[in-house]
This record gives sequence, C-alpha cells and structure tokens, in this order.
Amino acid sequence: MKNRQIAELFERLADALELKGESVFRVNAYRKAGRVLRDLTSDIEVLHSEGKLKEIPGIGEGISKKIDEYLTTGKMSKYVEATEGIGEELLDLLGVQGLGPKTLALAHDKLGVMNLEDLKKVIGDGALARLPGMGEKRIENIVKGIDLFEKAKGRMPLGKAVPIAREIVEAIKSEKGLKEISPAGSLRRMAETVGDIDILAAGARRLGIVKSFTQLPFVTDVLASGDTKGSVMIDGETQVDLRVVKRAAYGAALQYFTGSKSHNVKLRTMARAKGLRLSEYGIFKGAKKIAGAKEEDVYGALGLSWIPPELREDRGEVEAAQSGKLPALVEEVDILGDLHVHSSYSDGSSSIAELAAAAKKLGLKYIAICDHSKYAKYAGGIDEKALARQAKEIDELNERLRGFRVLKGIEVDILRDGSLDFTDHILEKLDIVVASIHSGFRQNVTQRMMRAMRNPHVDVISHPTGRLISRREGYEVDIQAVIKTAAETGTALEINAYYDRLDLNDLNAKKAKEMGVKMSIGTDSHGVETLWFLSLGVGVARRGWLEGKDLLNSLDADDLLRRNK
DNA sequence: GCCGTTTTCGGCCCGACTGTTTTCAGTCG
Repeated sequence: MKNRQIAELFERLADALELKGESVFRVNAYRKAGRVLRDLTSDIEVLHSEGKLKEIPGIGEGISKKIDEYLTTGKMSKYVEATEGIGEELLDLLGVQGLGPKTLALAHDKLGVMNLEDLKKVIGDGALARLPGMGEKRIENIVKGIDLFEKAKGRMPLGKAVPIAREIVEAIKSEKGLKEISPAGSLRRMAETVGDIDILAAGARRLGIVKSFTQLPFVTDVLASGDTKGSVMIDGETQVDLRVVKRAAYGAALQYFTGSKSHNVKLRTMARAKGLRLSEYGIFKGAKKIAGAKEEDVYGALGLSWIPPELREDRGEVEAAQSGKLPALVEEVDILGDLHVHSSYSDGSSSIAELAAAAKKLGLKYIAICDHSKYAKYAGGIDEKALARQAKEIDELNERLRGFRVLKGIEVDILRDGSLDFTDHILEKLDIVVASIHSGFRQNVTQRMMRAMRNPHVDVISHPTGRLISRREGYEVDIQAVIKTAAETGTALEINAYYDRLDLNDLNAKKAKEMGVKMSIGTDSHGVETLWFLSLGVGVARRGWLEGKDLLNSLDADDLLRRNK
C-alpha cells in the first residue's frame, strides 16, 4: 500500500506551494487530496490499475495524472519542481505557532532562513524584526511558538485525555448557572490521539463558571481567563480549554467545536448552497437565526439527521445522513462482555474474582480470561497445568456468581512458523481462543496469521497490526490479506481497546466490516483499573461505522459459545 | 486543482484575534 506515502507527498506539496504563495484554493485541493488518500481503505495501486482514481472524491484530472506519474515512474515532477530550493526542515517550520506561510516565506526569501537554527539566528540578531510588518509583539509570539515547537510533546492518547475530561466535567457541572456541559473537539469524536482538551459549557453567570474552572485544584497554570473562555494547564503538560456560550447557541457551538474541520467545511459549503450561513453562533438565513440551541436542529436545518460525533471526519457521513443511510452505531449498552482480560495467573495484577466483580459493576455480563500462553515467558505465560488449575477456579467462581459469567480463554502465541503455542487438544476445551503475534514482527507475519486463522479453534486474532500509538509502527503485515482471510475463515478480528493499541483502528475496522468480518472488543486489561478501556474500543468501533451486530461482544454468553464451537 | 439542486466557469467556510496599521493582512481554530 502506497496510500500513505502518496498522501504525504501531496501534503508536502501543499506546504511547499503555500510557501511559494500559490493560490490557496489550489493548495487546499492538494491538502484535501492528501487527507482523502490517507483515509482511503482501498489500495491506491489497485484503483490506479483499474482506472478508478478519479472516482475518489477530491481527485480529478490533475491529481490523478500526478498519482499515475508517481506510480509508473517513482517520482512526481510537480513535487520535485515545487520543493526545489525548499528543504523538509523549512516546511517543518510551518508547524511553529504564530509563524504562518507568509512570514516564513519572507524570512526564507529575504534572510535565507532554511531551518530552525537559521530562524533562531535571525530572531537573535534582530534581522527578522526589521522586515516589513514585523514588530516586537509578533517576534515575541514566534519565540513562544518555537518554544512550544521544540517541546512538541505532541498529542496525547485518547485514553489519557478521557479521564481528565471526565474529572473536569464532574467538578464543574454543578456550578451555579451552568445548564449544559460536554467535551468537544477530537476527544468527543473519540479520535485516537488528542491535542488540547476542549470542553464546552452553556449557561448564565459565565464569568463564575470560567473562574471555577481555572481554580480547580489540579490546575497548574492559567493561560487565559475571561467571561467566554478559560485556558489552563493540568499537571504542567496538558492544555484544557473551556468555552462558555449562551444557551441559545449551545448546539451550534458544540457542532463547531467538535469538528472535524473538514466535516465543518463540508456543512458550511452545504449551508451556503442553500442560501444559509453556518457559524458557531447558529444557522442564519440573512440576519435571521433559524437554528442554534441544539445540535440536532443545526443538522436538521441542513436537511440532515444528527450525525454522531465519531463519524464527523468527512468520510461519507454527510452523504449518508442526506440519504438516511447512517448506520445505527453500536452503543456501550450493546456490549455485554470484555473478550480479552489478563489475570494474575500470567502478568495481570488482579485475581479472576476481582476482575469479575469489577466487570459486573461496570454493567457487563461476562469477561473472557485470556492469559498469555507459555511461550510468552516475559509476560508470565502459563503452561497446560496452570491452565487446568485456572479452569477449575473459573468453574468454582461461576458456581457462586449470579448474573455474570467468566469465560475460559487464552491469548495463545502464534509462533515463528505460524503454529500455535498449545495443541488443538488443549485449545478445543476453551470457550474462546485469541491468537496473537508477540515475536518475529518482521517474519512472515501475514502468512503466520493466515495459518492461525485456518485453525478451527482460533476465534479471534488479537491486535492484528501490532502498532503502538506514537511508539511503534506495527508488524510487517498485509492487513488487507488478513481481513480477506478472516472473511473466508469466519475468524473475528480484535479491536484491542488498550489505550496505546486501539488495534484494529477505525479505518481497518470499517474495511473489515465492509468485507463481512466480525470483530471483537477486548481491553487487554492487566488489572481491574483498565476495564473502562472498553469505552475506547466502542469509540473505535463507532468511528469504524460498526453496528452491534458486527461485534461478538453483543452476543450473550450462550450465543457466543455456540459460535465458538 | 476540484466541482456542479445557483454553475462546465467561477466559485471555493467562518469568525475572532492580534498586531501593525489608518483600513487590513496574517494566523488560528
């Protein structure tokens, strides 16, 4: 799959052209093409060979020719031409807050700035300040931007942002005058990583609401505080913004601050075509406001049904809403159990009884204990004897439990030759077999997974790509081929909900669904405190357009066992 | 460069803020 590398090429091309002062519309066209290619689940090379490039939205005559050139010759002359005399390092500087394309181009043209070093130098010696339109404040602002750029802690995983947002909402929701409050932004969309945490509130006494927010005990720094917005740092590393609006604009503001940007642009374009204007204050016909208090009304005014936040990425959700074809997305209440949990038998920290009690408290009906198998020594993998002991303990526990059931499972290693770490004789006695790769990430991963899927006792392939969010790329695996085999063998693919995995991700889950593959959410918990990650998994599933019926977890325990026979 | 229930040409999202300016350009979200 060359999708990502071509997407990157167009994104870089857009940056380079922007720096050269090319028409913003052309720049945006390239940028959009980049985004669409990044999101594409089909293989660009296949579409190319079938002559279907122009069927991709945002790809027309010019861009399809450039893709063709790149795929046939290995280079794109437009890119080479546009980036001549411009290095990667210069383009990277567009990421500095307060330094936009115009200013950067000026610094490049007049002062020969090529990278961060140069930029710091021309600030230090006052050369930048002497350029037209530059003043003391702007320089100061750029210096701040450089500071942030260098720290660049980047985005935090969703699993870290969610508890912070919940805690803040909990802490201020009973504030006097507050009528509505909700997380917004990428967190509300359940994107896998989150930049700043955005929270939106509505009500009277707005100043007081902001004040109670900036005075929360875990706030370490107040960046801004007014009667419509407060901005703070939590624990010195996480920025949280609270905006407070009037109730009459809450829906429009929530829609606006939830994004995504491309989803919003699409809606505004639609509004314009209908002679309307959409902003964070509402939908207007001339000077008359026709919607704004509720999100449903904003979408309604555009002739759309309400679109769940997780879908708002301009991946076809607006068209689906227009034709009444939005999926009935899976909800947390549809999820009856967690299908991948570790106990203290292997490297977990909680006993099976503790896990069962905690899961029951979360409203679940069952959990599957899937400890590591013996090959995974580093993770305290268990052998056949320990597995038998565990089975006995689970039987005894199930005798006592009411309205809850513990399933006997295993996370069995797929070995280097594609065989499994336990014999079929052992596996067939279990309620659920989850198979995964923990070694040889570059050795025939696709073939090994396929072999595992053809074993009739294997029910689920765990974390199928092996990626760790912002830490590890993942296995060398042909995920398309894995999905295809899963469809043939009826094996489920896991949406591993552990916060730094989320694997399958949203796009792969969507692809798998389209190919008729069932999925299984498992938290991969190693203790009771991470069982809540199930909601992260539901987030991924919803972002992948999944409905309850696409997930094994929506089956009750008896139906699940029948399926796994 | 893309695209079409205003269009095959002429548009292309919206508003706030800031700083450097006498009316607006640049940047951001």
